[in-house]
Amino acid sequence: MKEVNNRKSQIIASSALLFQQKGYDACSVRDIANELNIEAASLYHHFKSKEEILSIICFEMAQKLITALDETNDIYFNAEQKIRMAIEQHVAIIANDLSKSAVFLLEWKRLNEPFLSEFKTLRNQYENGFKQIITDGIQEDVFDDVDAKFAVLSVLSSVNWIIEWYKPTGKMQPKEIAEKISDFVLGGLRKKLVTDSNYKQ
Amino acid sequence: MKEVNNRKSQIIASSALLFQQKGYDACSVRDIANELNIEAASLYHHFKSKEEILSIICFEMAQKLITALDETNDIYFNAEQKIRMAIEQHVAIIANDLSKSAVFLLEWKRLNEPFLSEFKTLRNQYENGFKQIITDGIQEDVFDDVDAKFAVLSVLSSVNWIIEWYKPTGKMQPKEIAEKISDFVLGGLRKKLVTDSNYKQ
DNA sequence: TCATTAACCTAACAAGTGTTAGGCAAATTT
DNA sequence: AAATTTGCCTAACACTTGTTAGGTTAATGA
Repeated sequence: MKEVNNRKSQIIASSALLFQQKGYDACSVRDIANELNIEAASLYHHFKSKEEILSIICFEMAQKLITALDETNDIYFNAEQKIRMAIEQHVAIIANDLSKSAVFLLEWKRLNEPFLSEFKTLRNQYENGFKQIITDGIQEDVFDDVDAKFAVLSVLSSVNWIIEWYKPTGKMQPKEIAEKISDFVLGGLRKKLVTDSNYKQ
Repeated sequence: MKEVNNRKSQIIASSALLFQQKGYDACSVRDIANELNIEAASLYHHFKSKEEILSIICFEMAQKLITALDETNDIYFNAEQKIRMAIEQHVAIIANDLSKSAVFLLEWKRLNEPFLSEFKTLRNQYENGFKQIITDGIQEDVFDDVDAKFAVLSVLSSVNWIIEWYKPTGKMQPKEIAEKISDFVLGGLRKKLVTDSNYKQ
């Protein structure tokens, strides 16, 4: 019933931007306050610590990704379709909020316990979901017999890397980016025929 | 003629380890000094700032990678061989010093000008070298007509990601890791025959 | 109208930051 | 034997850090 607390999300958005730009540790609560034209102490009316802001950003993004992956698993049955859809969703979520994504991907390490362990659990949950799709694909003989762990890491590192170069004003839109990445990684995943001219032994 | 300054490299090694563990900003010069059982001020006999230590680590790694890529380009002629060799070298260099590599890959953002621009230049140089190999491969019709920029980012993000999970004590050794990654990305790169059963138009 | 809540303020805190100045002792070089 | 270099020290600096206590003001709800 509780509607979106606007001031809170404003602070979180500004924090995410600054955490992305300067890094969590190099960004002071006074930096954040300054961005919002308030005093540093005023932030503590909304949050009980700087780390809480970081944790909210990290867990919010993690939750979004996990939810999207669950939905994908519910809708599609074919492993290739699942991978395509999962990548598309992942790219869309990241492209939708680059700052928060960058914080989620890079600054989560600054979390302390118990946040840290909890975050790692969610992260593993998501990675395992991805891995499962690939494992299924191999089982169904749709994918080549690649090392599933490797494949997941390659796929995820590729899609996550877009935070380093994606610009919303650029020519390439999320959907197109996702397609290109899918094409590329599916090339590495798909069952290859031995008659393929360049196929090595 | 100047031999390796041992104390200096000790300090750099300790710094790299701590920068990796805590992050550059969260790691104080007193943390570094403590690790070496000396006082913080003593570090300034060897370096003129904390940032100098960071820059040495970043540039040393960048230089190693660039040199290795140059050598690869000198030795091999075939695009596929080049990619395989480049990946192998890259993985070997990273695996050889995980701490410095992690700092090189993640903490370079904390550099200030003029270091920052200089670093970015080296980074682009390396990426372009990689990209050139792929472009050549496409031209020679060895590789599929993929987006070279995308391919490079996928390849490099995959190999760089190993700093997150590689353990020297683990079963998989650098050479094997490089092979697996090569197999995977070359699957995405190789020219595919249209007779390939799963090939989607 | 009164009470409550939301949003902010000033002032201060203890602790930690990178860095400098100047000095001392041992090892190395001349 | 003298001079220099190397490696470290103590002490201090000006500044920044996250956070707390306690108070004010305006909006909201009863």
